[in-house]
Amino acid sequence: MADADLKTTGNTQPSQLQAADYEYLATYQPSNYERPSVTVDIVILTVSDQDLKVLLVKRNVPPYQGLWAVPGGFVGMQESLDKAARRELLEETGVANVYLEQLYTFGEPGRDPRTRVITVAYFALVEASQVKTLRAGSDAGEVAWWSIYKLPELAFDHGQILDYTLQRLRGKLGYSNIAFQLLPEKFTLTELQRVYEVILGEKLDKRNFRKGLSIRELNRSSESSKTYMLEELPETRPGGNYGPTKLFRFIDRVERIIG
Amino acid sequence: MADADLKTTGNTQPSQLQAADYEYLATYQPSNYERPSVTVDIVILTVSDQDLKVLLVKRNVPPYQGLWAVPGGFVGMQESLDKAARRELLEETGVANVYLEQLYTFGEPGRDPRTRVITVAYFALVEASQVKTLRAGSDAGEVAWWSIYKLPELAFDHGQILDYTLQRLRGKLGYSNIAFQLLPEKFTLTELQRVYEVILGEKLDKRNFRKGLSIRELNRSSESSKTYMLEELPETRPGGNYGPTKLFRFIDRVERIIG
DNA sequence: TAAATAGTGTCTCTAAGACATTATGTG
DNA sequence: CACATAATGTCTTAGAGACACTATTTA
Repeated sequence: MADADLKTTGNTQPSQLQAADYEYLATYQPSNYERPSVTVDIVILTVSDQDLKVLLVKRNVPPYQGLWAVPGGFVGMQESLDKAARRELLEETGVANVYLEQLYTFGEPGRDPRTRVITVAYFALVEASQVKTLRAGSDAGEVAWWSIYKLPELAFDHGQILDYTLQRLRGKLGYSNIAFQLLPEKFTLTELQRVYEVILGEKLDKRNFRKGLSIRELNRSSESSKTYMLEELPETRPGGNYGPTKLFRFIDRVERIIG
Repeated sequence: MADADLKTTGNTQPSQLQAADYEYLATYQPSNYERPSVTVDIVILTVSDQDLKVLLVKRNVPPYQGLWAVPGGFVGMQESLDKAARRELLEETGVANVYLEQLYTFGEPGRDPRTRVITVAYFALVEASQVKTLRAGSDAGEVAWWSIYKLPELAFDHGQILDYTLQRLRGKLGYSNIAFQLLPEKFTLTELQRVYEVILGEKLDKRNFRKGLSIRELNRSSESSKTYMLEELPETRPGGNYGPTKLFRFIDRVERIIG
């Protein structure tokens, strides 16, 4: 299980099948009951231009032709859900090794007018500069980043999927380090604050925001027992119309390399 | 969407299909690609005997014959996921109108040795006294409540599903009123505290626990502006080996009647 | 020298956690 | 009268939020 949010402790798959199972399986034939189609849809988010953006594709085939949709595709018969999500993500954006989390499974009959389609929705957080190319799938025309606060008309129940994504993301901001998935390796505290602000949709107080961060400062006599979230770097970034700004690094980036 | 945790604000299904869509749909034939089976599994939890219990069924057919499993079943082609979950819940326990929440979707190839099965896991919180009869499905023998802390050997990846359920439940205890789903209409503060304790797996301090509750007390001069969580009732329950104890009621039980 | 942004500390209020005694009813 | 449980308040500490000025650079 590669999902970032799913940390199990004990109990995994039982060690072995039993003798009776092997006899049974040798003669098992899948029944011919009608089955739904299963897809994954990926809400790909990034922060750029001081806004929270989502990658959408414009449908060039019915249904909902001309409307925008979250990229997605069918789950292969030998492919895990996480793998399918990563494959779609790679196909659309060319990025791998980014934060990916299963969001929710949407399965109302009628959500796709063609046939029964159950979709397992994921969301991915990518750093804007990692995305090299945007490629449209076969049933899509344009691909573009849209502000999640100013969306076009969306196909299927994708509006609901985006609503829920934002809800989940806001919730996790408070008790996780998820924001770092949207930043490059080195960043300023102002950039970090911007990420929080565009996700929460509100301005934050600069001093209070910085108080909440636990920072290992440079030249601070090494009391290395404490566990810090951020590390001050010796480098600075030349300012634009003002002075140089300190750069920081997230200390524990393990969450980034998942799946 | 009937899920308790999914509150969407704006964006729903687009108002109407377009003319082109109707033309397309008139000629649409579902493809014959192989499809996975989709099931729902329901983790049914209750608190009794000062323990957190989960309803399990003993499999009397392969695979994993003789092991215990979370009840579940196939999703009907015209049935929403939530409906399928409620149907299974009703079949096993005879209860309806209880708290139900989608947990996670498990879809590793090989999690079911027969064929590809993707399962949408739900969890339900039921009050012990509501459950009248326990009925086993066709592929199950016994049905029983097990302590989630002392489980038998489990079939499929159901150990993982239970791990994740407990993780989610513990998380939600902190920021929601979910515990009330496990209690009858009227209860004592000690009973409420027991629910928290068996879910968290630790003893809590009685005075601190009660401080955290916002209670509308009897005979407290009506400052009705505030919004309370609990209401003190004029009734008391005769004590066992001790004095009578005050009864309380959860004020906003709307969450109970979902789906 | 005006405009833009970086960087920094204090005070107040609230929430969380540690902690012990008295009262009541039953056997 | 021994036992089991109900009910109740204070103190300390930590975190959240409100709030304003100085320094630096460029145009």
